Amino acid sequence: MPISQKAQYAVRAVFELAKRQGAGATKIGEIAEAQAIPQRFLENILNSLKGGGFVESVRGKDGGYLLARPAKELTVGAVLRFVEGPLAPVECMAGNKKGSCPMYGGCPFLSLWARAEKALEGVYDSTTFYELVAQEAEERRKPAVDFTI
Amino acid sequence: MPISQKAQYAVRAVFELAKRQGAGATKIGEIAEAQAIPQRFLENILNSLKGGGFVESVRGKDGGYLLARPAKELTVGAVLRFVEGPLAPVECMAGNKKGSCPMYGGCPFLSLWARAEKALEGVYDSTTFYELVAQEAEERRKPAVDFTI
DNA sequence: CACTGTCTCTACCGATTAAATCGAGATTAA
DNA sequence: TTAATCTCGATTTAATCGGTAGAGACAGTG
Repeated sequence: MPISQKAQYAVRAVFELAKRQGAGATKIGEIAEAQAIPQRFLENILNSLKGGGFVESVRGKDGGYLLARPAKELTVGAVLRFVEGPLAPVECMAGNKKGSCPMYGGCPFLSLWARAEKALEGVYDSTTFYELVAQEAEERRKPAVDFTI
Repeated sequence: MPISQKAQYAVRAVFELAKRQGAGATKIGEIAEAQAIPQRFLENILNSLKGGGFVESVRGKDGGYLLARPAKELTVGAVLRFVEGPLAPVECMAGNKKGSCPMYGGCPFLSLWARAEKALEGVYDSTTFYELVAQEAEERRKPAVDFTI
């Protein structure tokens, strides 16, 4: 049920680029190190993100990656959807394979899944990378909050 | 990212038992047929649910399964958690493997994941099987709503 | 008791997916 | 030309998912 490692790497990479926006291209290696992502794997991910219009690349020496859009216009939801597909909590809600469910037509859970999806979307689509960067800068000023129970 | 098939089978099975609560034990075969679940697989699931205290079993002839508690006290969230583990959107939030994350201590996404988890919990923990059964009965009276886009 | 229908338990299997790696190539700056 | 960098597809490896199998335990019936 959780978000895949790959998707987390993707958002972390975009986050890192957001932090460095305006400072020229960032090499894959730097992103990999800063965010603790296997470099070879990150190559694939960034390349795919480029196809999605999230990042741009510069080749050759002094090359690297840049955010393709202002961080204020980039939501976590958009990135997650791009790498993971719909934010649907169950397969049968995922558009492409509707009708695959034997319960289709009278599924008593449909509206529940729909509510869950809306709840998730509400969180992810309302969070921009700009906010995340700002929030991190803020938290660096103050003592970290411990979320342990 | 979606909820596993197994977990969906589990909630469907519990739902079926909720519908039949008060009518004696229901055989695995009947549940399997009513909810379109592979019977052999359902055996495992129900047995596991028994261990979790969600259902009770009666062996021998005229045996079967019963809901262990009133449907009003059984939430979808409780069942999902039992079969799938924590409702956490990412591994590193899942209690058991905290500290496995290389970002631990200063992860800029922690509060985001926490909000996502809360949102999901809000939906799943507030929905009881009693409501689902009632809702289905209601919808059977009226024409089905088509969620297709 | 023997029989039958039911749940119980543990192991197993095949396919798919996730995560990561690799290698050879293309591009650019110096 | 050389070195640094992205590009792209293929490959590997390991885990997980969905499902199956079979022997056994238990309870009621005649």
